[in-house]
Order: sequence, then C-alpha cells, then structure tokens
Amino acid sequence: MDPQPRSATRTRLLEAATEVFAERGFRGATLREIAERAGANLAAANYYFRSKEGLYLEVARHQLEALEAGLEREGGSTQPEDVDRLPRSRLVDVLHRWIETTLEILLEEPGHHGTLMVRELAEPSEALPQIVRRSLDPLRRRIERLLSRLAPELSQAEIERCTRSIGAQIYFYRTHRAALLLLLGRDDYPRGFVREIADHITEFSLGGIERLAAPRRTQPAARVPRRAGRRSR
Amino acid sequence: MDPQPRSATRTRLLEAATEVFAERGFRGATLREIAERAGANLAAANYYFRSKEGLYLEVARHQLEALEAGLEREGGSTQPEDVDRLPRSRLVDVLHRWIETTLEILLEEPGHHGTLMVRELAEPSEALPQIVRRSLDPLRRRIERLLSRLAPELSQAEIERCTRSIGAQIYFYRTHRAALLLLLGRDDYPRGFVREIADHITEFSLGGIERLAAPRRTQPAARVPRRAGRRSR
DNA sequence: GCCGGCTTCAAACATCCGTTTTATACGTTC
DNA sequence: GAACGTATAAAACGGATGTTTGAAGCCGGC
Repeated sequence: MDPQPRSATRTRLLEAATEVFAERGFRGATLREIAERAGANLAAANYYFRSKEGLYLEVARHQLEALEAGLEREGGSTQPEDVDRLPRSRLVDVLHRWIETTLEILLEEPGHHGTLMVRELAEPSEALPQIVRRSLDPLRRRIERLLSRLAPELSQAEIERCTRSIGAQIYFYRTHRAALLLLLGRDDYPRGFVREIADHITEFSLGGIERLAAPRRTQPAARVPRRAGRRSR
Repeated sequence: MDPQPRSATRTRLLEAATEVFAERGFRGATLREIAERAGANLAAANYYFRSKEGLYLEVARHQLEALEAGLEREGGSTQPEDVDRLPRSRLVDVLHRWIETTLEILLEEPGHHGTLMVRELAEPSEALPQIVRRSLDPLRRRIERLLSRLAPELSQAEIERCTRSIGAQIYFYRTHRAALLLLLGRDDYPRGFVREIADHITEFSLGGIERLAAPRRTQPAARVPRRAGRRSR
C-alpha cells in the first residue's frame, strides 16, 4: 500500500507508541519508554515525527485507518447505503449485528482504539475531530438510516435521540468499564458478555423505538407528565 | 460541621485545585498554578495536604461530599427505601425526576463532579472507588429497586441490564459531550436540552422495559434471532 | 574508493515540576 | 514579654522530560 515501505524503525516506534499512549495517556507517556520498547534511540521519535505530539497524532491516524480496514473486512459493516435496499424483515438483524460488532471492537483486548477514544473524550486534543468523523459518525449515520426505515413514523429529531440512546448503551460498556468492573467485583468482563449485552441492547432499544412510534400508530397514549417549571439548560 | 474552621488558605487551595484539576487533569495540573490561583505560596499545598496526590484525593472527597449534600437538598433524591412505599402509579414520575436531576448535575457548569468522573474513568486512580461507591452506585441501587417494582416480571439479571441501559443514556451526554458538541456543531448544549433528553430517556427506557417484560405477560414474542457461532468475550 | 544521502547514536541542553529546606512572621499561652 | 507551636515566604534541590546537536555509521551510485 505504501509507496515506499517506510523505515522499520519508524514502524516499531509507531507500534510502541500506540501501546504506551494507551497505557499512560499522552502526558504520562515518555519518549524514552517508547524508544526503549521500540528498540530505538531516544532521538528517533523526533527524527521521524518531529515531536511527541506529531507522534501521537500519527498514532491516532494509524489507529483509525486500522479500524476502518478492520470494519471493511468484518462482515459487520453493512454499508449505510445498503440499508435502503434491505427487506424490512432483516433490519433488526442488521442492527443487532452492528451492535455486537461495535461492542467487540470497543471491548477487545488490548483495545487501543477504545482506550484512545475514552482518553480523547476526557481530554480532547486535535485527534478528537478525526475520531468523531471516522469512528463515531459512521456508526451514527448507519443507525439513523436504519431507524428511519424501521420506524418511519418518528421525526428526524426522535430518530437522532434514539440513535444516541443506542450508541450510549454500546459505548457505556467501554467508557464506564473501570467503574463497572469495580461494581461487579471482577477484573474483566466474563466470557459471553458481549453477546449477552448485544442481545439486551437490541431488545431494549426496539422496545424504546416501538413505544415512541406507537402513539402515532394508534391514538396518543399516556406519556410522562410534565410538572411545574424548573430552570433548564 | 468542622470542629475547627480550617485555615482560609487551605480552603482557597482546595477551591483552586478543584478548578485546575478539572481543567487540566491530575498530571496536567501544577502546584504552581494552583498556588497562584489560590493566592498562596508554592509550599502551602505540601504543607496542608502532604503531596500533590493528597491534595487531589482531598479534592475528590470534597466533591463527593458536596454532591451528596446537593442531592440531599434537591428534592430529586427520593431515598431508595421510599420506593417500596410509593404507589405504582407514581413510579414513572419518580424515575423521570431522577433522570432529569442526574442530567442536571452531570451537565451543570462548571460541572466539576462530571469532569472528575470522566477523567477517573479514562485513567482510574485511588479516587475511582469512592466515586463509584458514593455517586454511581447510589443511583444504580435506586433504579434497580424502582424497576423491580415497576416490572416484577423481569429477572434480577434483566433488571441489572435495564438499569445499566438507563444509566448509560444519562452518562452518555457527559462522557461524550465533547464528541456530541462536535457533531452538533455547537459549543454548548442548547437551552432546554436537559428536559428534552430526560423526557426521551424516560420514554425510550419504559418502552425497552415493556418489551422485555411483555413475553412473560402474554406468550413469547419474536426476539432477536441468534445466528451462527462467533467467538465471544 | 570516495562521495552523498539518510539513518542512528550518545550526549548535552533547557525547562519544568514536586518536594524540601530554612528562615521569618504571627498569635496564643503561661 | 518570653516561649512555642502554627503559618507563610523565598529559595534551592533533585529528578524527569522533550528537544537539539553534532558526530558516527551505513549504503548505494558514480
């Protein structure tokens, strides 16, 4: 793929940096440790990437490319456009597949992509826009497209909110992983966890969508009552 | 409350440290900046808190105490035990209130509590167990209790999963705030956003719960089909 | 076989940061 | 008012880190 095969040292630096940045974050990582793991000289990082920040951004870029390539290979990435040609009966199956695939990617070990994302959310850098555009947004667009076919009664705003509810349930198991494991008293998710969670999120979300779509199919049903005024954001 | 009123310098240090740690994280914060904002000497932080880490942990402790006190004042904190005495007709209202109150706390400006939580999730420290025990777990227990009354057909495992789905939707707007604002092309959530989101999360989640409880009320309905084997986590 | 580039290397540089030290001022107590 | 524990101040210490420098190594081309 690359025009010139790039230096082997450069590649090893990139790999080592991916690990160290994931383990310690941008600030916590040191060029000395990265160089040591890569078996390279301390000056090499600055030679190839100009600065620590340059190395970090290159790691992020590389991670996102690998993610996109992985999704391409994996069957899990039915293209957004394909949704429109799918029979309605298969939409739920596709949704379930996306949820499970995304969970697998986010929770996989060593899970550099998920770690990078969580760190960027906590302390955004120039890499966050890339992550949003190349990782979060594609999933969002697919789900929105699918929901607008699955529940055409919903308004655009409702579809967007439902999409966020689905994404929220998926990403939760990554962003809150440390807290969840503390609550569960475990040091890793149990075997079969991803499947269990994917099943649940799918069912739960279908229920949510049904309920939001229902009033427009029959007559308006009882919704949450609004109570006296409070200040709002 | 405090036996001795504590030093004013100590208090100003704590306030300044809360800001700086929220803005820059533990590593990014410097005692020099904290001391400067507090109008104190550089050595003061070590004098009162023994070390930078001691100061950080004290900030975390203080934040959680403020959170608990705030919840106490706010009507939003119906005690978990009270749920059992509530008429079933009011359960939904209470759930909606909890969701909205939690969103308000997490998204409020300057939102030190939410920021601290997100940073701890990205890079856990000794403060995370405290956050889990005093912030996440109380909400979890309340919702579980409520759901077990609202949908007694659900198994314990299902209730736990539904509780996580509700929590996930709430926390999403905090953990993914930076990404969401990028997607929305805004630099802050619009006015009235919390109310809109709280309404949505409540309805969406009620739908999810209904769907999961439904098969046991009538006959088993069509669920997501399981397909051929894949490796699982 | 020497020249040119690209790459590697060891060392030094400059800066920043948490912490400690030491001295001085303050306030209370006997 | 002397003594003493507490609080504040300035300065220095010791270590780590990103970056730069300048020399040495490598290697193909002429």
